[in-house]
Amino acid sequence: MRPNARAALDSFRKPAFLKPMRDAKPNKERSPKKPASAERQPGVRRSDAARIPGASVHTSLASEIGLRIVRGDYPPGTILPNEAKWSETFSVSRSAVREAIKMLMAKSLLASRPKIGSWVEPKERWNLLDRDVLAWYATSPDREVFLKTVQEFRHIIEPEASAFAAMRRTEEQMAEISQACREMGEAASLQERTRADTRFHLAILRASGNDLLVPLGVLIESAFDHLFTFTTRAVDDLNHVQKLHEAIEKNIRLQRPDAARAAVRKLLANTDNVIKSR
Amino acid sequence: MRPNARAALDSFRKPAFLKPMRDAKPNKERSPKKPASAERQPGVRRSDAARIPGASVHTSLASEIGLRIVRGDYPPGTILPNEAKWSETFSVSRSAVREAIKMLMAKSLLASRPKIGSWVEPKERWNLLDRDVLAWYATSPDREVFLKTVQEFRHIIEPEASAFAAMRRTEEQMAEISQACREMGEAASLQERTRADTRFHLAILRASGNDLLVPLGVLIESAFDHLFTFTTRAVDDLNHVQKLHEAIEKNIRLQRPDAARAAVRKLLANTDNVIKSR
DNA sequence: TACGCTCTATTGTCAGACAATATTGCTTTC
DNA sequence: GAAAGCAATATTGTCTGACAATAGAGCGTA
Repeated sequence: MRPNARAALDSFRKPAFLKPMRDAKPNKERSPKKPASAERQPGVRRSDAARIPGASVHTSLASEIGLRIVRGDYPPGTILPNEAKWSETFSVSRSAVREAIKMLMAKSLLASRPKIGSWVEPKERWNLLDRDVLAWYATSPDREVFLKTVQEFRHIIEPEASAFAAMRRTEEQMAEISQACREMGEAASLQERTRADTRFHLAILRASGNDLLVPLGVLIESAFDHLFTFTTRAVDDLNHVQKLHEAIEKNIRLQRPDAARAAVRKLLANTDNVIKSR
Repeated sequence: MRPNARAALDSFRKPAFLKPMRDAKPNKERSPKKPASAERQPGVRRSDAARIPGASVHTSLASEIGLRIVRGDYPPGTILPNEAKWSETFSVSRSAVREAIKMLMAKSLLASRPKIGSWVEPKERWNLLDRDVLAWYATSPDREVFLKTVQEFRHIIEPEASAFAAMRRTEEQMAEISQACREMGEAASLQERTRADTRFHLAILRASGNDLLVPLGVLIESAFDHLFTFTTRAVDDLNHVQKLHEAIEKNIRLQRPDAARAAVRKLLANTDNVIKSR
């Protein structure tokens, strides 16, 4: 990687891509020990928000462009800057740009044709249930709406998933569910608790016996990530929530689909209240 | 593209990638008018199954590798052949291979690290709700199971989506739904009818007012694609199905969520029977 | 006006080089 | 002999520069 590529990727996070760029043309003498961050000009704001320290250039680039698209910088139908332009803007090679674009094409955010360029696909084609796209989508102007949408979706999915789990879970899957439930109760920190909570719900999806429900786990993960902000929960509330989870666990264990469904509905109603009361 | 690249892509469809390859090293004189298909050795079976005539090399490659992974040729955890190997196997450049792999990484089928290589991700991480992955998945050994899974999923999603649509549809969205319903009735061919049918269900998802439901349309499309085989339907059955659709349309129009939900359930039950009776 | 030609901008594909990385096995040391 | 550090090595990551294929745009001609 050219020494200042990552830096450029950072500094251009917010101010759009139109900014003039010093050092646009190749540095012939590949400088040995990157003084990149040292020689960054002071005026450029260095955003740490979407910084991905260990990530490769094309991955970072894909995140950057993907975020811009989802955010609405380039509305559907817009022709994006061409590959050479991106390459110049971020001081990365065209190959890196292409690999980034290929990733976005795989998520149906983009499509392209020779001589035309790359354009943003209509929103309906976006694969919103993709982990990355969802993450970009979640950074939208107001999280409130996003959270509401995800929560509504959970109401559709999770009760039925639990009912199926009650009917079809194997002993192994049951053990996973039970363990996650137990670990929720025993968790020392709230973060640890949230992780166990996530595992609990994902395990139920897996136990539902429908392969297509499993990928929806990303939604739950995303929901918990953003619900984590609503961290101000009283202890007795936590106890109550734990009881609700245990009720679900019990009804799946006893193979009572209807009761399991009802128990999940109760839990979701509780979560609704937590969100609403904010 | 090297003249015989596409041909190699084809001929290697089934026989795995271990086969010896003539013409592995670059042809210096870029031959002007590809005699590719002419000089293909007779023994190699040329599969037309997953042939994508207009597609680019990296897209075809991604389909080929993706299909193999989903099909189970490389179980999760397996380290794939390295980039150079793929490149040699299919007589394409390493860049093309990389772009293909990047696309599969974007779908969470793969991950990679330097010095290790690329490996197949655990199945739970696969984005099964992705259009391509779903298509590959649908070519699995027995379609029966796939169809059953999708149909079950529709039972979870569509009744609720319709209920929401009944509550929140705009006039424009209603018009879309009604038009699709009408065109179903007036369709001349069965294919035309199926297309209208698909549009009908997708329009309902859009009208539900929940952005996350829209991407699930790929499932419906896929279901109809594969249901299309069950094409032996009597005329009076078609009439009955049309009535069921009209009931849905009516209840959404009259903004009756519960009735809309019930109407969808009825339609799905009918579809269940069609599938079962095969 | 309609058709067809050329021009040209953009993605698609190729080739070859070097960098970064982390496993593997070797070597050293205790 | 075991543990720790070190070097060798295989693989992906990145860059560069070239040419091919494609299809829109503009022009000229019938």
